Amino acid sequence: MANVQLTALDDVGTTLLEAAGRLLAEEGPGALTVRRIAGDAGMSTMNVYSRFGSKHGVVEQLFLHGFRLLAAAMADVPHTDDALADLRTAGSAYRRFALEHTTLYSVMFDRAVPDYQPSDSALATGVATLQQLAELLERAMDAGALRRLDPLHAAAIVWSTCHGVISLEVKQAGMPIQWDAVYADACENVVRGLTT
Amino acid sequence: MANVQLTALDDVGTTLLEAAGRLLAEEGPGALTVRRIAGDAGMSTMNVYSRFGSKHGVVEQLFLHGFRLLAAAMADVPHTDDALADLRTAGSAYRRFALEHTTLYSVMFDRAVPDYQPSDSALATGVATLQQLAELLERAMDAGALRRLDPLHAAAIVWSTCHGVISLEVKQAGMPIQWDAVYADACENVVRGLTT
DNA sequence: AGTGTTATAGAACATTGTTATCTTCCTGTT
DNA sequence: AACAGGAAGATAACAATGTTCTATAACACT
Repeated sequence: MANVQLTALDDVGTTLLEAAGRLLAEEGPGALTVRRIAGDAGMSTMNVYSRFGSKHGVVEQLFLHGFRLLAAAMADVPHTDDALADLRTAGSAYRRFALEHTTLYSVMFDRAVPDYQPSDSALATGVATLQQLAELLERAMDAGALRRLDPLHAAAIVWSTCHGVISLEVKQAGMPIQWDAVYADACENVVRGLTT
Repeated sequence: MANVQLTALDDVGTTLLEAAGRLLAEEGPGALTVRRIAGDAGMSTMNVYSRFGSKHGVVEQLFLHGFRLLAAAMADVPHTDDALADLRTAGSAYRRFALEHTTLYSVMFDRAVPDYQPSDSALATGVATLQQLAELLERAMDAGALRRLDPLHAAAIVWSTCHGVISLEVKQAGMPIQWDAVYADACENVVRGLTT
């Protein structure tokens, strides 16, 4: 458990992670077993333990990978003069990310893998993403587009709203709801709420 | 699997359900094993299968029980002349329910029990609760307090917002966020968004 | 009373995460 | 070149899980 090398992964490690990611995306968290990960990667289960210490170690790497992807998606949002438009673009990007990686998203936010709880450092990565959003909002405040508020507080409001719609959309599928429109309206409510 | 009697439960069934509920509430979904449920109830595992067909059957009963509790909490919200105040009261009641029954709440909305997916009829119960909220909103529209909208659509917006805050609050615990205030602001945003 | 059905307990089975054992191969020294 | 030492990995073993099987006990009905 101590000398598990997490930063620099060799081929074996990346192959395992790719297999785990594919498994999670295509068959869901239930298919994410150590034997299947190793089997799909063409090696024995021991590699999982030598590389990642445990199954949780693999899941944590997926968790972190998810936040890296999300951060990249948010970083891709352009910075124009219209801060509110940028905010809306970020909202769309967030939803696109969630719907393109639904199972990964639920690992990140809904604890979809039983008994896995992100470590403190992994949670810190999540906070960093929240702060990324907070900076976007602070810029909008500086530009006078949003009313002045604690940026982290505002970010929590925005994030919660976006997450709420997506979470229900994904999980309570089959409801007679137009989730596109719900998301758009919910985002609009937030923007309006943060302006006046 | 066929003749599983779910409507009228005998003493054995209720004892099992109580044990399962206690287990879920006090030790979380990870402790919810068939052996522990039966053991805590002082009987053998077979009773779980004769009464509920499977572990999922037990979880589904907890799921339904949760929605009954939630529906009762929502039904307790008084109907005054001030429809908006009623709506805010409902929002507080919803959050109180979620925080008082966090693990049950995550079974209902976050699939906290691995591989459990509510049946169609169980999902219908969830939709019924949503419709309960939709009626509250429609009354507010009739009273002129909210602008006219598809009530189910409006209910989805409200629900998503409330759920989003609670979901992040419960799961990403330890963040430097004042969730009380975030919830209040998010609710206020929704109310404002639905009025103008 | 006796018989057939049901209910229950306890053992057995497949699958999970994890650990231990044993083989294998590579590296470094004489 | 030959051999020891150690690291790596495959296989098997272990504990715990959901589920099923089996045998026994209890009950209902004629």
